[in-house]
Amino acid sequence: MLLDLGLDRPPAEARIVVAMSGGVDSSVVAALAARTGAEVIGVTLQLYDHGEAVKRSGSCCAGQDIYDARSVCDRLGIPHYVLDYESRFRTGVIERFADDYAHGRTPVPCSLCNQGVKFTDLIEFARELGADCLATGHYVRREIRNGRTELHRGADPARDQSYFLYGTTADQLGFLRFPLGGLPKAEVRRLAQAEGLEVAGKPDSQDICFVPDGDYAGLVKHLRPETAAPGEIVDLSGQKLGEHPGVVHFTVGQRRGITIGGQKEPLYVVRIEPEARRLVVGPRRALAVSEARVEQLNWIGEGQREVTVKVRSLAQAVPALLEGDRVLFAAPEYGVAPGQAAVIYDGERLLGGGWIAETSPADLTLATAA
RNA sequence: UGGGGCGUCGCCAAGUGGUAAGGCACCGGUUUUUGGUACCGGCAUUCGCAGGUUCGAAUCCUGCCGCCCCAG
Repeated sequence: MLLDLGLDRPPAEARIVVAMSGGVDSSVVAALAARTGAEVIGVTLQLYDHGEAVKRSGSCCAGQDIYDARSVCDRLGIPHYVLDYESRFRTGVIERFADDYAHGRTPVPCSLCNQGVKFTDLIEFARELGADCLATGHYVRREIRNGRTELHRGADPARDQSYFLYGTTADQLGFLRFPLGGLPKAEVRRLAQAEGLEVAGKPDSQDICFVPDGDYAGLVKHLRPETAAPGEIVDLSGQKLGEHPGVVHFTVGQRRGITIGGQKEPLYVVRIEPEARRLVVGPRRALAVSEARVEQLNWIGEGQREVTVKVRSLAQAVPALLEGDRVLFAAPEYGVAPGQAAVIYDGERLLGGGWIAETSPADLTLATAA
């Protein structure tokens, strides 16, 4: 497979920076870029350095993964830089992750990381290196249509990562390249093998990369002890049903962990009131939301108003009407959690998105709690 | 210490002679570069305890224990 990154210069004169996590995807990007004859520079961000996290398969950007990225670069005969971004990752991603829980929100750290550390700081670094572009292993497509640069979902629906990249600005998009966006994952692994990359069989990353052993609550508790303070669980009318071990363990729409039995139907977290350390729970129908207000909207579309919106990474994009900073769902949407991203599409094309700040219940007769 | 009612998995609850439904909770798995959701699977050899009747009892009988209500 021969890569065409659509650069202004012929490959032989171009300089390409590749963001390398140490995983299969970005390694393949580096290999494909190197084949074009361009000058390729691999860059890996060191984002954190927990003793345990780095041994986990599925982590990225620390310890073993940095070593893997370096090995790939050695094999490809390209230079490899490691940037120490631990400090800015801590303030830009981890601290905000903890803050969100402290405020009863449910964060999307992957989006924060992409927007900040990767697409702001790393792009700046690549530009300083005089690069023509920054290539990454994300499964999204950059398409030129009618002279416009658009961002589309990855061709492999099971791998599409556009949800986490909604914050990409037009300026960033001009500089970014996503060579894997049109490929299925299986093909990427085949390419890795064909290139003889030792990471070809490495497991996919998953979960929150900076959380050792998946215990995100443990990390948040450490940073924001108040999130581990016990409190009341109340129903929609304010009646106490039980107690919870700390708001950090819950998110809007969550069912498990409430530990209240004897009900006719399951209880879900409807609302989190961190200042009162209170959890408001109710039946599934109380989760129905008719609209959401978003903050810090990023927009790379035109004037589209009839759109589809994803309120969580694995959700279906559902029809909605865009009105300023409000998303009006065509049909009630369930489990819309403040802190998550509302990501806006026009078919396959990503138009932008924002953080969900607040939601309006679809069934007002249920929202009676004080 | 008169009368009435009840005691089935952590919770709610079916089952009144034929060999323990279901829901909630919990646990496990699947899915997944966020948290969740959803889906699939698991979860009482035993029915407050002890006897008895019966081929056979959670279901009938006796006693005891515990809880609730009414009346004193």
